[in-house]
Amino acid sequence: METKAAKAPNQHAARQDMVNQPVPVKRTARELDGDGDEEDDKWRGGHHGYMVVKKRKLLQQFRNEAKEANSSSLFRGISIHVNGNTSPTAEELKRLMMLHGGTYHLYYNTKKTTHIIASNLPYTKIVQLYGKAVVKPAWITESIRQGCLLPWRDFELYPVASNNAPQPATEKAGSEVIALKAGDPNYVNQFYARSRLHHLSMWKVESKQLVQSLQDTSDGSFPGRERLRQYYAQLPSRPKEALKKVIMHIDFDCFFVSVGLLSRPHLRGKPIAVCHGTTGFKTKEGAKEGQERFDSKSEISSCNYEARNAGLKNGMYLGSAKQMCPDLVQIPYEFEEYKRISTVFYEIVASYTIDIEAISCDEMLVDCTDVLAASSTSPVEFVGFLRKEIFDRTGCTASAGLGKNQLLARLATRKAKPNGHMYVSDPEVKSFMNNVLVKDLPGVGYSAVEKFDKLGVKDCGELQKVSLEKLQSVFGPKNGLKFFNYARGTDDRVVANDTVRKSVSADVNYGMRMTSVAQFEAFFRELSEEVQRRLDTARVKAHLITLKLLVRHPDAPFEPDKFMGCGQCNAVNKSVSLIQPTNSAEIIATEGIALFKKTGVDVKEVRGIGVQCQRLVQTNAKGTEAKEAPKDRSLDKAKKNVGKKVDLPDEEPLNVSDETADFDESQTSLGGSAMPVARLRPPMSDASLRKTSEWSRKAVRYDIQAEVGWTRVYNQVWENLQQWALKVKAQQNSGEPPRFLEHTHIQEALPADKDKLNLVGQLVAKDVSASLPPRNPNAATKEPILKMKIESPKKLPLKPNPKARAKTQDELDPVADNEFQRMTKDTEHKFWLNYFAVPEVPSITRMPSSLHGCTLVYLDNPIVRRVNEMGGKFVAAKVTWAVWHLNTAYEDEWLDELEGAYAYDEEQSADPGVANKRGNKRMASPTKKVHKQMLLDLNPAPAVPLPPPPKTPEPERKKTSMFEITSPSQIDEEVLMALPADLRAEMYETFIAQKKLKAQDDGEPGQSWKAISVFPIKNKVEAPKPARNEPKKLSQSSKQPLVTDMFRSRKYPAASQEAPKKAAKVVDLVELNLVPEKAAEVLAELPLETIPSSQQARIPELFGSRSADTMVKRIQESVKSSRGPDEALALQLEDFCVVCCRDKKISQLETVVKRLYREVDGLRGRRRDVWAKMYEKVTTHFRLIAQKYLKSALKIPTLP
DNA sequence: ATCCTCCCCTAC
DNA sequence: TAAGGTAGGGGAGGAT
Ligand SMILES: Nc1ccn([C@H]2C[C@H](O)[C@@H](COP(=O)(O)OP(=O)(O)OP(=O)(O)O)O2)c(=O)n1
Ligand SMILES: [Mg+2]
Repeated sequence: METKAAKAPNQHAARQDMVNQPVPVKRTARELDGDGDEEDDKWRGGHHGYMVVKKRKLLQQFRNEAKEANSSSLFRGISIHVNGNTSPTAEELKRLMMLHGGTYHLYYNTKKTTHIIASNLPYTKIVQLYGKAVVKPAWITESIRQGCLLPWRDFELYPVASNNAPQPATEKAGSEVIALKAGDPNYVNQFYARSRLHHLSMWKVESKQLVQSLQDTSDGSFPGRERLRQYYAQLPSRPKEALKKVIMHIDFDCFFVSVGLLSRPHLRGKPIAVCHGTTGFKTKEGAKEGQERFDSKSEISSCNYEARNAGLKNGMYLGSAKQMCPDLVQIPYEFEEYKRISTVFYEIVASYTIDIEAISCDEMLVDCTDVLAASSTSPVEFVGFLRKEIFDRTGCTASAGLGKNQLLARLATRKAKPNGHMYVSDPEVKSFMNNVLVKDLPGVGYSAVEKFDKLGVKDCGELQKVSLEKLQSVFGPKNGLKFFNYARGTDDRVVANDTVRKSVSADVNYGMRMTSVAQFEAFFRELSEEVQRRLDTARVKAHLITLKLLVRHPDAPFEPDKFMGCGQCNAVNKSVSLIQPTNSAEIIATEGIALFKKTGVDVKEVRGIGVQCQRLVQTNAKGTEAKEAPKDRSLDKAKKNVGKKVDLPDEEPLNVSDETADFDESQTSLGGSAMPVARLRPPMSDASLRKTSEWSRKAVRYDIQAEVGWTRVYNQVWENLQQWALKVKAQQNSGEPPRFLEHTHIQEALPADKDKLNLVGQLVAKDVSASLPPRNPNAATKEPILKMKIESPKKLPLKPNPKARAKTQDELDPVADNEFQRMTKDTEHKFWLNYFAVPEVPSITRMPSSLHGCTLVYLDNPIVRRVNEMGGKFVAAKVTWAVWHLNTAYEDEWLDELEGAYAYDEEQSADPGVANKRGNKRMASPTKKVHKQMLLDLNPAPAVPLPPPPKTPEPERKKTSMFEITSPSQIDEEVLMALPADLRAEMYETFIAQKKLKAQDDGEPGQSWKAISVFPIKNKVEAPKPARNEPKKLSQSSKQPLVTDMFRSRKYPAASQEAPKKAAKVVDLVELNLVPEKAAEVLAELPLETIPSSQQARIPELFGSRSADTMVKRIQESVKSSRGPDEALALQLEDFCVVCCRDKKISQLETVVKRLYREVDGLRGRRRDVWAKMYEKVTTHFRLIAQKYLKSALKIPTLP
């Protein structure tokens, strides 16, 4: 019957099994042993364990009740589960089942429940229960009435053939489909239960574990070896082979199909494919006419060799497979059976040797050297014997390849298939390899094939002619070498099964259609629980949690061709580092959800969600294993440096107290006792701190306070230095020869005014707990708060004057001498290229790590020197960064430096983005060159005339939309379609251009927006879809774009003519993220505008309050309170506008303005008047700001 | 030179 | 309809 599966009368042939023998179709050995669920549930953990117990209890209860009833055996062997309201009621049906020998399941059990009784099902359930026996209650009542078991097919609720299940045609039903995917409380498990790739991955791990345990428990006896030896010993004399290394690769032929055929022997010889979608052979419309259907996007997991003859491949879509092979017979998955056969397979091989590396459920590598020696057999003899045993015991054929290494073994297997084996002996290697195609080499996939094509290399013979250098330049050092060796049949990998797990993850990239954040959260909790189970199974906890999102590619259609598939996507990943490793679903969920909110991704656009756990530590039951600490960061180095200045006693630092306690002066080195205050950093075990970043933040605060203490020490050192210098002067005056030949720097270093000697730490201490000032309190004064000049020690270090007399005992002053040496030591300019600043602005730079923890006096590094040489004014320095003013007079020189710093090999850096196998392009990663351009862009081009600002008169806008486009997906489809095509195209382009720009702009080191990459879909046989939209430039249509003018400005806004020449680059503000107080101080020093937007997000203390979200909240609060509009809010709004305009974050501004508009518009009476006035004022300012920064008019609606 | 982080690629 | 998961190798580019 299966041959005709595709034809109309038997279209659900695959369900025939079910007709005669409802679920469960097959009893596996495990099931027969007992409760088939048990193992799963043990594995799944507590909650499920509970469910099992509960299910069993209910069953027991049911049986007890049944005993009492007056029973018939009408429903023997039938187990029902009632879904939803029925008539008669579930209770009544239960009673009827009891009476007539059936079983009633309160919970649906996939394996044991044979029929589901329902009168009505939501669409979601229909999809879930697709292919299951869903029957109307009348089946029960009628059967009882007629006294015999009627065929349940006659009572099927939604017979597949007639296709009369409710279709989600209406919008309402459509929303139910969406709810299914995200909202179904069991979606994760539902999905995994059906996912072949999930099973494959799990089985791989389990196979590895099986091998591991076989290795661990092996007593060195191998029953198979003896049989093998005896079998061949009785044969007539055979040529003896020299002992040498032999590796075998063995792999079942079309595994899933072979297993599937065990119970379908009549199908042998026909083209078969294993895949989902039992009714995928007909279109809905075509069902009646019995037309073939060729557009199924169900993936073929495995197809047999008959099917492969027609050109089919594993992984192909069913639809296209049917086109190539119309006779294809489709059989369903039988996951448990695959697993069972796999285990037998491993056990068989393990009876010969345990030198096994598990590759997958149907595939392994075996080092045969020992078996062959022990059994005195040749490779071919062994493999023949083994393959026969495998076939005898599993009923499936496996093919094998043997050779002196893994590569040859693998390649030989491919040649040997199906149902064969092949041994590549050493002399044959050369000729064997010459004919191997490069695409057949392991590790060569879509991308490598592209590269080989470019090289014009097809087979290994040609590959051998390519030089190692060339290969390495194309594939990288390791892969280049690998392919170089592979071409010659060389491979030095050894068979090894044991590896340490480095990550644990769970992804679902199918069926994700969510409409609310709540749905996301619900789903993510489920996923987190799954991950917890996996972590627990692996006995690990993780320090690093990563949220992996697939977001619909802006160019991709909302719904891809593949039903509920993810389509083309961008990958967005974000991670948190946790101080304590965790396995808690709760924590993972909380952090993951927080990460999701941080990404700002629209839930509706999410097509895939994953959680990955890394930096694992073992949680051995036995183990009080030393746990791996989170990564040491610069702070710890800073602390080390601090410790170096003055020897810290070994005891704990003094004055360990709470965070806010003031620094105790009496404890400082020179004020009171010998040592400065230092507080313990918060212990990593502090339960109130979860994220590493939180800990760092706190630790830095402590460090700063410690540094305040150190300041005193340094001051004293400085005093000493002065004294020492004075002595030198006195000495000079006395006519004695100077101690050093060069000493002018000492004289200049003597500050006329000791007050100038100040340290950031002192300032910071004042404000440690003060909140951020909303505006710069020092904005009026141009003077830096701190000034210090340190003369460059020139190029040459000081040389001791040989003529100088030795120091007297009195003059010996080790501390001062040390510091003097330190200050005058010549240092190479080796950090220079990495750290730079742009003229005329206070600039912040990160100090080399060697200087972390050092305070001002010690900043004798090339950067500081350079700054001073250039006439810059040193402003301040703190743990890891420094601030200074630079002089524009040196602009050219600075630019040269920049050029030099970024001299870059054009050839190499050209990264136009790489097309992946789906025809998508990934963005070129921002290179140094791009970075440099960004920097140069910051420098205002001298007299390049700006384009005249566009005319301001607003065209009449329709409807309530104030800012027309934020995303094409947000536009009402109808409205969109009503627009002229070219206008639509233009809008789309603009939007995409903006997106891309934003994606580049937002590059945060360490954060995932940096790379917008296209989700790699595995190599499809199908040709990649034609590129949907070429990245062609905007249509030059003279038509007025619908998009607002704000979107026109793509460039960094040039400063207006009258503004002073100003530009800034914050090279690395990462430390600011850790030091809110510092941020405040820097804010006071730096005009807000000088901090690039790309950095702002990293300083939430500074800019967080200016995020659109916060602004919206403030607006709401303010409007809600009975007070009138306050000045502070207006100022904040203006600041916000400045930042938004400057950073092209117009959509943020849009959000805020929209909210303000709506809030104000919602008011009535006097309050409305007051607020309307404020609205008008603020928006007027907005327009002015936009005019200044964007050179373009901002269209903001006025209140009616 | 060697590390680290964030990806891409590959295999089943 | 359809169930496009998962772990590890390694490259690019930056920091040390
Ligand atoms: N894209 C793929 C590739 C494989 N598999 C599953 C089904 C296969 O039966 C099993 C083993 O994979 P193989 O690569 O070994 O392929 P087969 O065993 O099917 O064929 P053969 O080994 O004969 O080439 O993994 C899958 O689901 N999807
Ligand atoms: Mg196979």
